[in-house]
Amino acid sequence: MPKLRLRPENASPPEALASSESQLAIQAQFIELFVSAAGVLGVPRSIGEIYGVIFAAPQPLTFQEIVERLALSKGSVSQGLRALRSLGAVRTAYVPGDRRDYFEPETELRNLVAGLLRDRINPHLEQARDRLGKVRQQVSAGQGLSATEAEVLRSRVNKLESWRKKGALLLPLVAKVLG
Amino acid sequence: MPKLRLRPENASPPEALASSESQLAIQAQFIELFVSAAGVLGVPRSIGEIYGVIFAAPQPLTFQEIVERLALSKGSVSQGLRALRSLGAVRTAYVPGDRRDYFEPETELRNLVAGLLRDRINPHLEQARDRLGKVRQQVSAGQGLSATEAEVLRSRVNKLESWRKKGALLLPLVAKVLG
DNA sequence: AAGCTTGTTCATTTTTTTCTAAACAGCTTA
DNA sequence: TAAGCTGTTTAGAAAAAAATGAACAAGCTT
Repeated sequence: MPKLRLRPENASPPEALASSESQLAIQAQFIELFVSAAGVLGVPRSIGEIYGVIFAAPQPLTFQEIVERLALSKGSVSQGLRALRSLGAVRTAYVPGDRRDYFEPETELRNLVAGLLRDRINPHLEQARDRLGKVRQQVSAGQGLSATEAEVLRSRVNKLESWRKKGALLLPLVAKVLG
Repeated sequence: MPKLRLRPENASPPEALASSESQLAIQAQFIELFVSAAGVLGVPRSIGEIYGVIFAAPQPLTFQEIVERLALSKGSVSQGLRALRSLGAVRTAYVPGDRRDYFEPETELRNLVAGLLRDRINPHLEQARDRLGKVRQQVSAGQGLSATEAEVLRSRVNKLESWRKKGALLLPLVAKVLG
């Protein structure tokens, strides 16, 4: 016997502003764009979908609306939103008298890129700096290499160091151009 | 009965310059660095290993040497080297009188980045431009949206367009700074 | 307190990506 | 031509990543 439901399927839920066909088509286009971007950035497809559907919405969306429009599980949407908030790519909007979270997109490229740099690039750059120091040590201490081999290895370490410096130089420049 | 071998395992192969312990340790450090970079870039770990072992070698390496030092299958090494060559991250070096391929690293950051932009970023940027045009069309033609909704959507499309422009502006700048 | 609603967590399943191993193709030399 | 290298291709195995769904927590409302 099916469980009693206080709000059966055929009743209108509060927010169900029936999206027009053209709005759905537009939404789908936006989503495609961000799914493709997610591919480039190496983040899960669902995260691209979630950002896309929020970006494509004229008003902030609730959690439930995102789940329904994308046909994703609550779990995926919850995780995806957490990642997007940590990147600063979506914010929650407060709606008085409503307990639910509403989500709206960060649309400033500068801020989006800053989030990516902070969360994904910088940690690796720092780790690289430490490792590089270790390699340099080992190369200088290295026994059992001919003089010319040692010379090549030293120059390789120097190359890496110069990459790192250029990278460190580049990041602020990127931020500036996008600002 | 084992197949007859003209060059049994216990005979020295031509190139087997026994690597010293310290050289192995240095190699391992370099490889770690590039494996970590592979993670950031979203390429397979094995590709990071292969570039790393080539970068760490004072002389160009043969296919077989790469397979042995990394304990990867021939198939993985073959695929990895193909990807790296297509990016312009490794080159083949010619050794007179030797039929085998020798591989050496591209060490100019500028060229490495150029390869990444060419193979991974540019195609997506072009695709994005086309899709963006499509979205813009749909938004202008869009029926069934309130005036304010249509306005928000138009401004979102404009945002995307401005991102694309900034991106297109940025790429040459990156190339210049790294050069 | 009991029962809703809203959203999170996490063990499991599903899907995708990566790796391997074996067959094979093209050369080269015997 | 046969036999040996060198490397490529690809079907399938293995591993990794992502998505699901069910249990759970926290806060309302009655």
